[in-house]
Amino acid sequence: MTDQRAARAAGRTETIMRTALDLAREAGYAKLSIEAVAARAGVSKHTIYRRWPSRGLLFLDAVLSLNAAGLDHPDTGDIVADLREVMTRAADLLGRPPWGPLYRDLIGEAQHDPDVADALNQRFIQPQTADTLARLQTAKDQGQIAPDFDLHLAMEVLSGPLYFRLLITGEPVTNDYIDRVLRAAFTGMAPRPGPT
Amino acid sequence: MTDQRAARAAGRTETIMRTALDLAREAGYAKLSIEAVAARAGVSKHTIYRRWPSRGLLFLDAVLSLNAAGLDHPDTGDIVADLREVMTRAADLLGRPPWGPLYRDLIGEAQHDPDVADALNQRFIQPQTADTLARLQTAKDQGQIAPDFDLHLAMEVLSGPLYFRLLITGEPVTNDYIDRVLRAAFTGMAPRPGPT
DNA sequence: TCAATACGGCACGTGCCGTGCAGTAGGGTG
DNA sequence: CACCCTACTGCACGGCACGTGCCGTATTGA
Repeated sequence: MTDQRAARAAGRTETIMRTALDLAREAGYAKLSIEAVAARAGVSKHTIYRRWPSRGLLFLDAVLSLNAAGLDHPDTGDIVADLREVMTRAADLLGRPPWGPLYRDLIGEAQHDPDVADALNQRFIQPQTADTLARLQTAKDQGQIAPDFDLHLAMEVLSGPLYFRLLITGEPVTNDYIDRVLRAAFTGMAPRPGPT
Repeated sequence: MTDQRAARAAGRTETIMRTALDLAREAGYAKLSIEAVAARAGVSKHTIYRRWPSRGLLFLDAVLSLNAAGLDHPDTGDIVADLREVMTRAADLLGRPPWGPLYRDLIGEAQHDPDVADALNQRFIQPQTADTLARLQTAKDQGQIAPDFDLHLAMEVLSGPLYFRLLITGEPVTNDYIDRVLRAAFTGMAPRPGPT
């Protein structure tokens, strides 16, 4: 059996990623170096370079390994409640210490490394988007969303403000803020002349 | 006159920033080094370090110097048209080559350098936000926006999707997309049972 | 004439990069 | 059992950029 070999290799891979996360949490991604990871993990640099072509992709793997739990959308029949649930979980996980700063660093790295950007998209953003779209489609079928509304746009209108706070202004993404974004996205900002 | 000295210094500062922009456009921000800027600008490293404490803040100054033209909001009386105008100009300037990639890099750098993040906020985001808020307030006074709508949230709902595309998915921010974001922000995604 | 200021040129020690090479430990195979 | 093979450690290397220090110089203003 070559399973033994594979198991050892997987164990080392795991160790390296966890060490990278530890170091990044302690000193920040800017201070994260392959040499430091190798030293602390008790591993040769070759062993890291054999698995990852760059610091950025190692870091990507390490951060995405946190998402094992996943951020799937529930379906209680109430689209607003379900969206709030997922947005709250996402904000708690990715918007706060200890993982918030690392997720920010990861997106920052994606801005100058196309490989990281592509991998982040394919392995996290797109699956997450697909799940959101599926839940939105169900809601639209049930008449909770205007029939002519582009659901991809809906996803962007909901996510955009959260990322704006996370990446640009640094303001915290609170539960209250999520509620207000949801209300704004559903009712719009135009004056409501109708009866109601 | 010490004006002579000041003029010479200002000239060098200008030269250094333009050289940094040139290098960043050619090889990307990742390849931008103080040494390279110094060499091409025909300047000693000291001369750069005397002006900027880090590569990130030099790059910030360089990129923000492009915005001399400004992105002020017009006021034609039609808030949607005016927002579209500014959003289009912003997308053209910051969302496309040659400056789009550099603006992305700048925001990326802000994710791991708090100094850059703070300076970007204070010197670009906040003034831009204030201008947007002023224009939105006028519109609200004229009844074009619901009286109870939080204008700061409005700004985030409008900007968020554009930044989401710029930084996360990399999809282009087209004029059509801006139109659709505006429509979504104003009318909302809830079904419209009303008359109309 | 003389001090002050800003600069260029040069060099230094440090840290990390990515790679190469030799030696080794462990399972897998005849 | 002896052999091979793969993955690994350890060490070393050249290269690059960092941030700083020192020295000589040119321009400015007292």
